[in-house]
Amino acid sequence: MPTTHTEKERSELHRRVGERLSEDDHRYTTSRQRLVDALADSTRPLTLPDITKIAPDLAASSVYRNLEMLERAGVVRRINSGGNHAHFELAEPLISHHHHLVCTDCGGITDIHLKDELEQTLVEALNAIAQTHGFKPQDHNLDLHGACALCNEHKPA
Amino acid sequence: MPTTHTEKERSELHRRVGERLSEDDHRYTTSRQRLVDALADSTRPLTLPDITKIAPDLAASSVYRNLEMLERAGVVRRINSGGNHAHFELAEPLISHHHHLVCTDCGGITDIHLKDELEQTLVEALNAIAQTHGFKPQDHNLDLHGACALCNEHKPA
DNA sequence: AGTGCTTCTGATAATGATTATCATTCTATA
DNA sequence: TATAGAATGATAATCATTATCAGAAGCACT
Repeated sequence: MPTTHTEKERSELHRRVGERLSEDDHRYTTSRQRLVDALADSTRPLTLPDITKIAPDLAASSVYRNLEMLERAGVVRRINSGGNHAHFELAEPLISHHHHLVCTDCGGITDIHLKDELEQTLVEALNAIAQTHGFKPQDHNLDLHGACALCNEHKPA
Repeated sequence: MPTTHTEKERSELHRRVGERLSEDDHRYTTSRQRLVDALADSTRPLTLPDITKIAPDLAASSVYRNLEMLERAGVVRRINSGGNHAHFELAEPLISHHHHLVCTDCGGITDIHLKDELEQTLVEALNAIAQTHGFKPQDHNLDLHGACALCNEHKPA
């Protein structure tokens, strides 16, 4: 469980999510907790098939419905970086800010972190640009596209 | 025609694309030239409906097929950042490197540019990170998500 | 300007991830 | 423990994108 390590952190996570949901009159059911656990247990964003593999008894339709609800509640972030399936991860206030290595071959995603100083410079620059466009910034998204180590091996050409 | 301004630049663009396609035994047909023109005429990435509006006589199936072929040829870049439709723009060697403002409300995309110095710092940092993962970097992708000026007006809440 | 060969095109059907529907089951609270 | 609001799972519907296929160009060579 890389993103949230200790048991204390995990239950704190659930407490926060539960609180958030109850504000919208949503219940933090076992299915939803398991969904959040699956996302928290992973170092990388998961697809629907990933989730089904982890929790085969959860109905796909329910998983999609719950992911959508959790996204609206600001608990989950959806990532559409190509591939057949969308990827899902816990949203920013719940996990640390990071970026992604996206494999253009297999569609896999790996989390990466920028140095704080660079990150901050970047955010300031983006906000300045946004302002000149009358654009109200929410968050940003930085992907490095390329070939992951595994795909490099398979296709040494 | 913002991205490629003068007639000279435009014909140079077509020359380059045509050359690229002939390397793969593909013809640079009128339909394909019109596709490239549509993309070059726009300041922002276009969706299939956008293209259909510009050139209503091009069959959707052909447009998709040609966009896919042009993408494989390195002429077009596909962007999957949300919204129902994928967005398409000319690929990097043909237009200047830039990033995007993505409206989470209407799905619209606007091109933005980072200062050269910051851009370079960013690229170096990303390459360094990639190396530690055995990841072979190709290009990167930076989006600022938020609400565009138009959507801010419509929803002043 | 005709033949053969390959590539393009457009219409249409197929695919497949995601969403909507709906009847049923659960849960919190009275 | 009755009830009203939510949640679930099975299923069907949606809809952007892809695949298919028959006919139309385009090119090379004669």
